[in-house]
Amino acid sequence: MRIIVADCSARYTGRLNASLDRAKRVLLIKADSSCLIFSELGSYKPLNWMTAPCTLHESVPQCSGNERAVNTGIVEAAEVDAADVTDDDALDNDCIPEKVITVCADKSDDVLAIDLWHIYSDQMHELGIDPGLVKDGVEDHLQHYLAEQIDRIGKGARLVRREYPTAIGPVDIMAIDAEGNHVAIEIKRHGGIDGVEQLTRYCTLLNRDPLLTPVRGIFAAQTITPQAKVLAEDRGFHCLILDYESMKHAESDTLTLF
Amino acid sequence: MRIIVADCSARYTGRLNASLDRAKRVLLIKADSSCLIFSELGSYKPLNWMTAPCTLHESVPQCSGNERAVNTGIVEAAEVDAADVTDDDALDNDCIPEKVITVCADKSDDVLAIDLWHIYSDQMHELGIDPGLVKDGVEDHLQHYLAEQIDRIGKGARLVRREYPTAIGPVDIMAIDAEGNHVAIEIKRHGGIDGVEQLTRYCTLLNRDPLLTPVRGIFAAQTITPQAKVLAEDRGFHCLILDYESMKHAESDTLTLF
DNA sequence: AGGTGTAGTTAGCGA
DNA sequence: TCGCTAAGTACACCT
Repeated sequence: MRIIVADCSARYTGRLNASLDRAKRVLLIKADSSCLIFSELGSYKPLNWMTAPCTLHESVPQCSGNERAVNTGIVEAAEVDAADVTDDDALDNDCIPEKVITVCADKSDDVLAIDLWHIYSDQMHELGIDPGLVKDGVEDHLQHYLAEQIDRIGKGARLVRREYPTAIGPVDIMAIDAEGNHVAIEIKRHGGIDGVEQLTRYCTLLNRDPLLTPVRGIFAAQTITPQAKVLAEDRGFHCLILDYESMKHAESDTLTLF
Repeated sequence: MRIIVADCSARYTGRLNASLDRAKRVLLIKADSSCLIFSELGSYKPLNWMTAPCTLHESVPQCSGNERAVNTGIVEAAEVDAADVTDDDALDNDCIPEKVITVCADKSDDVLAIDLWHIYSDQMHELGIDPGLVKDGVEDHLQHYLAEQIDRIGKGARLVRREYPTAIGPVDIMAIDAEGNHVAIEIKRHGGIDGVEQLTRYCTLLNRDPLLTPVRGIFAAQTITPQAKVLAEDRGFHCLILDYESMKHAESDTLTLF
């Protein structure tokens, strides 16, 4: 990982054009040449970036009639005090960048071009291989718990299967209620209109199958937006609020029974 | 912006739990205390992070019976060679972190806890205010061009207006075809099923208005997924592939006429 | 502040 | 690889 702090300007051309006026920013260049430009603003998303696979080209524009000693290499785990390089000609600093970095996407004609006007720091650190992120507790868990505690949709309900396959994608949970009718359940952490649309598509399709119909729909989520609730109930779906903690504890209770 | 390179481990607890085993990584801490953890892996998304508003707490765990001089402050634009700090007790390095950074979300109980086992570099750079990103040329341009070149949907078509307002949101473009019937156009850069659903909602609503009905739907995009095409045509919508370059040039031609 | 739609989305999974 | 779905999505816009 190469870390550069510099006054820079940048232009991205690709699916859109996005440009950054000159300002002091942080650049991260990863081992695969992918490149991120950060400011103090915003969340984790960089202002501009290039994703791998890409090719990086770096050059030092020459100011005619004013040869200077410029750092062309990368200093390993040590800072470059670039001030000495440019202090000799403050005016030049505004017409010729100290370095130009161009990153081109390998599989498209996207280009990120960065002018480095003044480099405050440029360091390289070998990070090595990362063991990666271990996640625990997303929508999958809601699905897992509800599948185990299927009678939360009604007494006497039985689980058919999780990720019940259909031609247009898997239904989160398919169950059969006490009356023997099929129930398709769409699970969301936060239920919005799109989730209702999804459930609608599944139910419409499933109800064309004479072996399954009638298939009821249940829209289950930790929270459901008011609009989504109205839409769901307007389409005859039951809305079920899932209490993650309660479901988690219920599972613990189940486990202690064995 | 504070930039730390360190062997670290981290745990996030919030909407999910996500943990990182010990490895050498890059940490960015912004002026608002938001915090990003990067490895060489992945795209621009950090492995772990905390978004503002949040509060950062930093501490130096004390090894009982082994007082050491530890850097508690931040060094301005200069590196800390932390090796000297821990070299005296390599064993200790594995049981007590050199520093512990805890970042708590202000508006929830989300916590990102980072143990720094070995700090390679810790520098602070004042970036100042960023002029921000200037974007140019997204879906808005497609809408702009198609509105100007509305006969791309059929000879004799007339534009009613862009962003035609309805109770459930604006229709991208409303037009009237050569036969005098209304046409609702949904524009996407990449057309998927959700876009068809959106167009369906608009057309269903618009067709309830006796002054407008019949309203045809056109699904216009640079690319359309096969499933979306099937769904759109099944619902009686015409699919229109938009050629951005062609539309752009057509506009240039139009401009030269004046 | 909350809902809705877009994103140069990114990331993961299954066909 | 394509296509779909979730994401600690982020971000802009609008009510």
